[in-house]
Amino acid sequence: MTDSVPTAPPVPAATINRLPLYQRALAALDPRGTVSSAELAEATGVNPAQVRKDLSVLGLHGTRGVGYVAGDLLAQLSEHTGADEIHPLIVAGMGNLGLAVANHAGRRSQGFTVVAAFDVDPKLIGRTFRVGDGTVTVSHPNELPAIARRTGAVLAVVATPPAAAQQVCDDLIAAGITGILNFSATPVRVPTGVHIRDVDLAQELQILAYHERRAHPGADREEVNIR
Amino acid sequence: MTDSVPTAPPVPAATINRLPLYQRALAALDPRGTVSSAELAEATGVNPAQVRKDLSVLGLHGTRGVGYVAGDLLAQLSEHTGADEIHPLIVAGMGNLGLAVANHAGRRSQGFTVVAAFDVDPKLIGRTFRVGDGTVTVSHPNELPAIARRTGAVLAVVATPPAAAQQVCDDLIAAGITGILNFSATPVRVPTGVHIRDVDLAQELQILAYHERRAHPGADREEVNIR
DNA sequence: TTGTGTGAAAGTTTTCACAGCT
DNA sequence: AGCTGTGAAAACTTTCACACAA
Repeated sequence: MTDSVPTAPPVPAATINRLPLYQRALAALDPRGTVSSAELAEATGVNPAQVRKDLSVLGLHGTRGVGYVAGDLLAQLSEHTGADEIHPLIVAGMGNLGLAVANHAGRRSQGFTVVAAFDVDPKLIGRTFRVGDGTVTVSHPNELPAIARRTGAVLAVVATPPAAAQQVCDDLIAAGITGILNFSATPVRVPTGVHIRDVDLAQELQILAYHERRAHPGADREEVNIR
Repeated sequence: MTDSVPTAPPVPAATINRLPLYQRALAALDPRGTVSSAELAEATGVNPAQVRKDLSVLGLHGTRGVGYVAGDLLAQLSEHTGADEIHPLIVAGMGNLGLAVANHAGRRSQGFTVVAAFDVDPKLIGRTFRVGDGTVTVSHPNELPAIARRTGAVLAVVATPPAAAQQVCDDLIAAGITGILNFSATPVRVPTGVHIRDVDLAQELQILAYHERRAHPGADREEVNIR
C-alpha cells in the first residue's frame, strides 16, 4: 500500500514530529546568526544529539565548530515540511472548540488559512466569523463537495460531537481531504492514504491526572493499599 | 529525583497514554458483558496483544477463553488512573481557546471540573461563563495563590499567549500546581516533579501538512526539484 | 474451542561517545 | 577549541506466536 513511489520516506516519524519545534525556535532567532545544536536543544527541550541526528537525516548540515545558520536552516526546514506555503484549511464543526482552533491555527503566520467552515446547526449556518487573519462564513455540510473542490483544500479540522465524527470524516475524505486533525473525543477509522491525528483534551488531562495520583498517592482520602 | 518512593512505577509511559482510550471504549459497553482484547483493540485502534499487555502490566487480568468483564475492568482502570474521582481544574487564559477547553474537558463525566479561571484582560475579569456542567467567574491572577490553596487544585490548563506562558506556569507552580496542560504555542520549562504536556494546534497541522506534501508532491504549482 | 498471558523477536527511538572538520 | 556527524549501545515499544486455562 505504501509502495506507490520508489523511495519510501526514511525519515523517522519521531523526527517529523519535532520539526515544527525546530522551526518555531529558529523563527525567533536572527536569521543571519548561527545556532548550535545545544542552543536548539535548549529552546526545544530536545537532546542535542537528537537535534543533530534529526537535521542530518533530512540532509541539513551545519558547519563543524560553528553550528547552523539560523535563516538557512529555517528555510530548508520549511521547504521540507511545507511551511513555506499557506495551506487551505477546512473546519468541520464550528462550536466553541472549532472556532478556537480555527482562530488559533488558521493564521497565515502559522502556514494555514481557513477557507471554509461547516456546521449542521441552523443558527450557525450563514454566520461569518473572524478567524485567524481572515473571515469565514459557515456553510451547510451539503456544500462540502463543491467547496472542497473549489478551494483545493486537503487538510481539515474536525471539532464535532463524537457521535458525528465518523460520518463527517467519511464525507471529508469523499470530498478529497487527505489529512484530518480530529478533536472529537472518539477514534475514527480512515482508509489507507489518509492521515489522521487525534487530539483529545480530556485524554490529555487524564494522563496528567494519572501522574498526579502516582506522585501524591496520599493526597486523597482513599487509603492506598498496595500489597 | 524520582526515588521518593521505594518502588519506581514499572508502568511504561506508552501504556499510560493508552489507558484513557480503553476507558472510553469500555464506558460505551454493557458493564455486565465481556469484552475480548480483540474487541477493545478494534474500538481503540490498538493491537490486541498490546491491549492484553497493557492490562496485564497493571495487574488487570481477564478470563482465558472468555475475555474481560467490561464493568469490572473499567472500574479497576479508573481506580488506577484516578478517573474515579473528580479533579478540580484551574484554567489560565480565558480567551477563545481557554474557554473551549474548559467547556470541553471540564465536565464531571470526564472526571474534571473547572474551579477557577484567570485572565489579565479587564474585560474578562468578573465575567461568569458556563463551562462544562457548571460555571466559573474569571479572576485576576493575583488571586491565584489564595484560590489554588482553597480549591486544592493540582491540575491546570494554560491557554495564554506564548509570551506569557512561562510566567503563568511559574506562578501556577508556585501556587501548588503540579500538572499543566499547555496550549500556548511555546515550550515551557518546569522543575522536576511537575508534569507538563504541550498541545500545539499549529504544530499538529504542520505534521499533517508534512505528510500531505510527501503523499502529493506535485499538488502545488511549485516545481519539485529534488536533485 | 476460544481468547488470555507472556516470553522472545523485531522494530523504533534515544542517548552516548568520539572521530573529524573548521 | 568548538561543535558537527554518526556509528554503536542502550532503552523503549510493538508485534508475534504459542502454551495454557476455562
